Amino acid sequence: MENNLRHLDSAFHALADPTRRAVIARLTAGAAPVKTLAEPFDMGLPSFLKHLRVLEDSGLILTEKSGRTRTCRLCASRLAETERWIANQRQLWEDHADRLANYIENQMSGEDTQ
Amino acid sequence: MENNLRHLDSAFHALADPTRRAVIARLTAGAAPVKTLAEPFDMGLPSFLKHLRVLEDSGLILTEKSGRTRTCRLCASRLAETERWIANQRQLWEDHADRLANYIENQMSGEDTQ
DNA sequence: TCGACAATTAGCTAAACGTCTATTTATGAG
DNA sequence: CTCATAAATAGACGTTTAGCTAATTGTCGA
Repeated sequence: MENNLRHLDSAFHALADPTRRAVIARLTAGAAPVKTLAEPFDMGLPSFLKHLRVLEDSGLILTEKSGRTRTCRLCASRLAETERWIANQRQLWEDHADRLANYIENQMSGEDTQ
Repeated sequence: MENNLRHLDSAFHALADPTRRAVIARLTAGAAPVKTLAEPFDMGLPSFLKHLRVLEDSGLILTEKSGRTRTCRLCASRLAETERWIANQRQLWEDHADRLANYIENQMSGEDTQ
């Protein structure tokens, strides 16, 4: 198991911004250069670059510079890792809810026979 | 479909902190009062209460005050909603990757017959 | 070579965040 | 009634964030 704590901190932080989530959503349709990604947003390029940096630091995207353009692509494995943390908590919660339901059911049938 | 944007903003932001994730993890084992939840953390109660407030504002937990104790419990549906956003992006990305693979395969078999 | 263009850096500001201490409110128990 | 306890509020303080403008770097194409 990796040192997930830092990963999760930065991944969740990266996802907590609508601009950055929109970039993720755009990248599901394939890699794109910075300028194309920045186009839809009413924001200066330096500001947008900071968002990209946050995404890259979180590992949710990978970028590669070729010539004067930088191409960005999604890193599905980091996305999956983040999803898995939530899924895991939900599973734990469901297990608990199941045990609780069983316990209550047993208590009630016990009362019937008392 | 609800107004998910604000939800996602605040849910992801809430999850981007190790203390708050630890609270979520603890609550998968069942509801608990504030004092019990705060116990493991090396932090003043007012600071901890701010974390709880962030979690509650995000909808990831629900709280209810009875007498002088406030009981906190997980809200699995909001957790699920957040997970679903990530799962959805991953799905879109996989669909794209599949189409791309098919395209490449078709191109290559086309070249064979040329 | 020179100009246009993609990206980057530097540095400023306002707001939000996470922590603290001190104080206050509300309630349960003796 | 009074006191201990659970929670909450107020407010200060340093750090990080998200945006901006201005200036710079590096590369492509005519």
